[in-house]
Amino acid sequence: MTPANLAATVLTATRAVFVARGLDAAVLPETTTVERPRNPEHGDYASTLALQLSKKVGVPPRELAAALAEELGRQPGIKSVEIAGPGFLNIRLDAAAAGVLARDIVLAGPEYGHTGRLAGQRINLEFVSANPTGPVHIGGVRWAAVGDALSRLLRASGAEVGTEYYFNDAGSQIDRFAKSLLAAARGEPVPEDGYGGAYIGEIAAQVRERVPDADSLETFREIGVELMFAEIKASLAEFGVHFDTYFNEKDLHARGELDEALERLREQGHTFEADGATWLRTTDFGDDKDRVLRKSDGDWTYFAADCAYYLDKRKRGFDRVVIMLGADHHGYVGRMKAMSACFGDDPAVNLEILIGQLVNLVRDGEPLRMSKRAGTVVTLEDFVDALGVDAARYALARYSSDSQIDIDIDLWTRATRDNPVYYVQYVAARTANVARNAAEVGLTRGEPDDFQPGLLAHEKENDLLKALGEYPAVVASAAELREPHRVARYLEEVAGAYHRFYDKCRVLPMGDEPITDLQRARLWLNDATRTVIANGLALLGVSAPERM
RNA sequence: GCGCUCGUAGCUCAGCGGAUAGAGCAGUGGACUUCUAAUCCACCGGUCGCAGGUUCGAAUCCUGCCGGGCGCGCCA
Repeated sequence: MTPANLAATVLTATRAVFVARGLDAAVLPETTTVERPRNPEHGDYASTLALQLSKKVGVPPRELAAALAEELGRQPGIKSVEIAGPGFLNIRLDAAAAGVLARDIVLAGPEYGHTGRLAGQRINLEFVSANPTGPVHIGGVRWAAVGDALSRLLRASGAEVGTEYYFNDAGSQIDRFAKSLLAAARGEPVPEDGYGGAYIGEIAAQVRERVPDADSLETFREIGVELMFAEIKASLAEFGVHFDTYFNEKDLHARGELDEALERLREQGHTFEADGATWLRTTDFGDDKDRVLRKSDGDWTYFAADCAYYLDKRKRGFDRVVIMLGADHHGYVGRMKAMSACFGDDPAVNLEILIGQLVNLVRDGEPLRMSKRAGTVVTLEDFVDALGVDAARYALARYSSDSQIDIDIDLWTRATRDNPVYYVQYVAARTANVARNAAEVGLTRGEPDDFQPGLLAHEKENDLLKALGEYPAVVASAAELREPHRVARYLEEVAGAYHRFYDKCRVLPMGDEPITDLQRARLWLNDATRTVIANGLALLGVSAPERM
């Protein structure tokens, strides 16, 4: 029995009690959940439904709980139901009812944990979006890991997802980049406001390799951007991140989408003219100040392009536009939300802006700021060079994006318990190893129908089963809350439960002992664990090694 | 000044209104003739920044302070 099944059973039993007692069934929720109490004395699962409903129907919580407990106790698979505290229902399952989960998980395989929770939603995810003026730096790195994990989570939850990288290869940043390249090629010093990392010299040299007599700004701009962007894509690819769409701001201008956006905003009545410029009255929707769309010199502002880009995404059918920004851009949230409202959208539904706090790479307690390539910032390549792809992705995805984090290079490259990614990956390797050894001695799971779930009655087996059962709910809530770190934390919990199971419950026969049904049942559990760990790591873009 | 965000064990961090607030590290003490100990077990460690409020119940929600980070252009 899965937690979801049990929750449904609780609700069914509650409905039966309501009917029997003539209570108003209209107050019953559509769905409910059961919790997994930390304290084993509180049962395998607990429901707070009696507490939630008692006031609504005017029945004292413990009295309502007693009625629910009696009805629930009659349901198949449930061993006992106790009332505790103000009206908690503490539920214990039959070992067999709990154990079948192992088989369900193995049979579901890579699909285990996938739900239709977000079915019908069309979600656009924009992240990284670094302009091709240098390597992807620290602000983009966190979102490369978290945004990519989020896209996998949302897809696993049934949403239709489009990932997107937005860039501008025609603006003044690019001018400075091109001027820096040209100066480097000519052996001149870095221009004022130019870019100074070592990569500038490398790219400049590559441009000269391709066009030996290159000496125009235009040549360096065109080829330099091409080379830089290819490099960004390559380092993202090495990191395991691919985008469905690379969106260039130039295309918005070329297609006249800024004019169109302005027209739409004007129709909605939120624009005005002042000081020779065209403004959007974002203060109508809570922004600090109104924003200029078209400057008095006739040029568009960057914000105008943001408006057009948002409209473009909406026109492409995305009902939820998610944009991931670094903390240094959080000042844009107000105007972006207001802009969405100005289009007539509901910013609470149609536009989500996620702000990721800053990341420091730390070595020996000192922040690592120097980069050979980019000069003063830490790049994606620095991360991968220092930690490797798996540890880098896991380290970035393991923490709430709301908190600033320090990533200790020494910790994340260690092969011990303190390194969470090794701790989790070691379970993947251990389960694979047990499966290999089992095959060698002729131990197989056997046919699904011959599986005897009731044999999985050991405390550590029960703990592991309960942990594995949480997986679908963890994935769904991580997707809904846009918080991939929940998956990582959960995997660490499963890893702990498996290591404790491994320590206490031997799967393989000793010496030439005959093979028993218990060992076969444990092999189901072993393989179910591997399924959950592999599925969860896949959501984070981290490998589940067969051996370590 | 205004806004966003964070403040939980010595350190790094979990905890989408539930029971006695958790994990790892650090510290102390244990477990390897093993299914690879890259593991496991025990002990130690807390005014959940402070003060109010909401309610059966608050680390969690609301308000005000205090402290850290970041941001407040007709820049891109």
